[in-house]
Amino acid sequence: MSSAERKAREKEELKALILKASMKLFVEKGIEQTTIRNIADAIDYSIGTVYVYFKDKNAILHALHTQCFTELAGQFRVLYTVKDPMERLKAMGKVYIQYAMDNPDKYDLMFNLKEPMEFLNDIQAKEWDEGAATFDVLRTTVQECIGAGYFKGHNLEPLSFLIWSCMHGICSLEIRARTKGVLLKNPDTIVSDAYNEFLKFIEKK
Amino acid sequence: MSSAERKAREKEELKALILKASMKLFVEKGIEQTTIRNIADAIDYSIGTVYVYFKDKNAILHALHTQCFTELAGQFRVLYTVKDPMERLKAMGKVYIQYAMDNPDKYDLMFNLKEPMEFLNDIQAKEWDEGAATFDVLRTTVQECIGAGYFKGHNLEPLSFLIWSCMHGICSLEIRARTKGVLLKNPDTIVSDAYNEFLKFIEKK
DNA sequence: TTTGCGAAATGAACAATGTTCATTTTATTT
DNA sequence: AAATAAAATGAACATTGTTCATTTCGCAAA
Repeated sequence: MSSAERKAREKEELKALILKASMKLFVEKGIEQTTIRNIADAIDYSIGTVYVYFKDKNAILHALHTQCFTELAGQFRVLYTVKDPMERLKAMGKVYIQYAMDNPDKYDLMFNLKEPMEFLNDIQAKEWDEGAATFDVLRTTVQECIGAGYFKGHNLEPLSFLIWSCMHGICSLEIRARTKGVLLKNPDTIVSDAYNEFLKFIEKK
Repeated sequence: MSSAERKAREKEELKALILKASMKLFVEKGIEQTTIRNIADAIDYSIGTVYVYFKDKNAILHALHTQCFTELAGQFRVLYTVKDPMERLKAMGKVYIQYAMDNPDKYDLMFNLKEPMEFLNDIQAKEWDEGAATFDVLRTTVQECIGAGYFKGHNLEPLSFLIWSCMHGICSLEIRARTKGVLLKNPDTIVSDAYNEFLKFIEKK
C-alpha cells in the first residue's frame, strides 16, 4: 500500500504546485491576464494536466481564496496571547491592515473576486466559513470589550460588523487608489493615520 | 450646417445607446458575461459599429464608470439644502448607502472594476476626478462639523478618509455577502443597524 | 435625376482563451 | 514480459475581443 500512499501524496504535491504557480502568476500579472497555458508552462506540465487536478479555472481561484483566508486566520493566532480585550481589538486591526497592505493582490482575491456564479450553489460555504470564523473572533473580542466597559450603548452584532467594515473600507480604498495611482493627499501614511483616527473613537470608555 | 449638427447629435445618441444597452447587460449578466456581440445584438447594430464608437470594451467600462460617479454626485446635490453640518454629514452617509444598495452592480463597477492597466496611463484622471470631487464635499462637511465642535482631537484628512472607508466598507461587504448569499446574522437590517452604530460614534460632541 | 464622394456600418477573419477528450505515455501489478 | 490501470498529453472546438478591407448610405453638386 505504500506505493498508493506515495501516489496520493504526489497528487497532493502537484495540486499544491499548481496552486503555488497560479498564485504567483495572479499576483504578477493579474487574474484575467493569467491563462491556463501560462500556469501549465510555469510548472512544465501540459494544459490538460491542470484540468486533471482542477475542474476549471474557477476551482483554482476558489482554492486560492480559501488558502488566503486560512493564511489570514493564521496571522490572527498571535493575538490569543493578548489578554486585555481592547488591546487585542486594536492589535487585530493592525494585523488585518498589515496583511492587506502586504498582500494587496491576495486581499483583492479574497474580497473582490468576481465569482462566475455556479460555485454559489456548489461548495459555497467552505471558503466563507473561514471568513465567518474570523468574524467570530472579532465578535468575541468586541463582546469582551463591552464587558470591560467599552462601547456603552452599542449593540454587539452591528458594532462588530461596523468595525470590520471600517478596516475593510480602509484597505479596499487604499488598494484601489494604489493600483490606480490616484487621489489621496498623503498616500504613504493615510492608512495608519486613518487607523489612528479609528482608535480615537473606540478607545473612549 | 444643420445636417452636420444633426449628424453630430446622432453620433452622440448612438454612443449613448451603446452605453445604455451595455449597462443593462452588465447589470443583468455581469461584466465578464457581457460580450461585444451581445451589446451589438441588443441595439441591432453590427459588432464593428460598436468599435467605431468605442476603442474597446474597456472604453465602454470606462464611460459607464464615469457615468455612475456623476450619477452619485447628482444624488448628493439635495444635501446642499441641509444647513447643519452634522445633519448634512449624516444625510450624506444615508444617501451614499442608499445609492449602493439600490445599485449594487453600479457600485461594483465603480469600486471593484479590474482595470486592464493601459487606461491607467491614458485618461486616468477623469473618472476619479468625479470621485475626488465627491470626497471634497465630504471633507468640507467634516471641516464644518469640526468648526461646530464635533470630532475634538481628530485630524481632518484622515478622519474624512476614515468616514468614507466606513461607508464603503459597509456597502462593499454587504453587496459581497448578498451576491454570495452567506453569513451575516441579520442580512435585512445589518446595513442600517451598522449605520446607526456609526452615528453613535460621530454624534458625540 | 444622376453622379460622385466622404462618412458610417459591416461582418469575415484572426489571435487568444477556456475547455474537452480520444490518444499516448508512464507506472504498477501479475 | 505482458497486462492493466493511472496519469499526462495536446490537437481540436467554441467563444471571446479586435481589426480592417469592403460595402452601404446620405447628401451635395452637376
